[in-house]
Amino acid sequence: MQKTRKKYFRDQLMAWFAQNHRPLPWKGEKAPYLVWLSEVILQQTRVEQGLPYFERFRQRYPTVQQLAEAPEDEVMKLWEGLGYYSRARNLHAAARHIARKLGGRFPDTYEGIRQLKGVGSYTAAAIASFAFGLPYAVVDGNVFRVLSRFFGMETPIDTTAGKKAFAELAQELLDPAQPGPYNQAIMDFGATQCTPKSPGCSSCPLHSDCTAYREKKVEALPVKSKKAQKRERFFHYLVVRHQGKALLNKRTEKDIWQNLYEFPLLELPRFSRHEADVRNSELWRQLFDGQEAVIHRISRPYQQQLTHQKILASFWEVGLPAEAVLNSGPFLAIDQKKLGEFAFPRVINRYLNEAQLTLF
DNA sequence: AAATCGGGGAC
DNA sequence: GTCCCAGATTT
Repeated sequence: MQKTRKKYFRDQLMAWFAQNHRPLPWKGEKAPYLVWLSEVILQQTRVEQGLPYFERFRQRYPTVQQLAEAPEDEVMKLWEGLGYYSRARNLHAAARHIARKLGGRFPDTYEGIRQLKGVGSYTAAAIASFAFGLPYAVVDGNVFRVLSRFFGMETPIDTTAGKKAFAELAQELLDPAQPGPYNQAIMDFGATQCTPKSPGCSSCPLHSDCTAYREKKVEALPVKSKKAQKRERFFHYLVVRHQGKALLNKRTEKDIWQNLYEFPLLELPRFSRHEADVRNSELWRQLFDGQEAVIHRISRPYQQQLTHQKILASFWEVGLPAEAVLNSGPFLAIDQKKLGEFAFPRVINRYLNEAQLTLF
């Protein structure tokens, strides 16, 4: 590849950036903690979706020390609804590591930053360049798209070889004199000009030398080799309320929604609305053990799409005679009024919002 | 190398 | 419905 083409790409990109950058709260931010916070929130997350969460976290935890001191349930509650909850767990763990083991000093080298839980090559490069001005090129979804198109690279981006090739090219293109602005530029360009669907090629200042544009392959790039498979799961939640209390379970297994809360869950191989399927379960026996429990209502089915799973959930509202003694077993019996303090998956919050008027 | 981890918005 | 987003971690 000729040097001139790379120089052309870099120069045109920076010229575009001078006219088009999006003003965002973390732009030009130099405090490593806030750069880190914004980057973790934005992993696999659109700017518009992450922005309110960034403001919330920045307000609640202005410093890494304050984040480190927060209870984990509180951090999870603040993250509620954003998805990929391991990000919140890792963010919190890393904050405690910085506060306790690093004396509150944020690491200031790429390798040091990369060691933090939840920080991979992208996030380490972003923090290194934005907060410390270090010459590391970011490679995110935008960069894959922009480079694959402009340079006509058909290597699948979801392979080891593909990731390596794009990372090397990105690093060669980086302007070492201004790594931060360059990284901002290529991501802004990908997000607003060189978009996945119907990109603005006609008004693009780089189209005259863009391989994909010349060969009419823009919509076909980047190439991905794998496609996600989905499995269906059928959740039957027992909404048990008794004497002002409700039962909750904390999800601790290696599964979706780790460290979020839910009602006692009966997962079945298929979706059921038959009382017998629920009454004959081990969970039912464990909870009520021969007592006269009444199923007051079965909610409508609630569906939730995840990347690799489709969840179908129903909520079985169960009551006991006033004098009955509830055997909570491994579950938490919490005040119904405090339900709002716990972090739930979206599918449960959707149910709670609809049932709220009649139930809680 | 492949699988898995959410939720939402654009189409 | 499909795609994909300022990706990382586990197996």
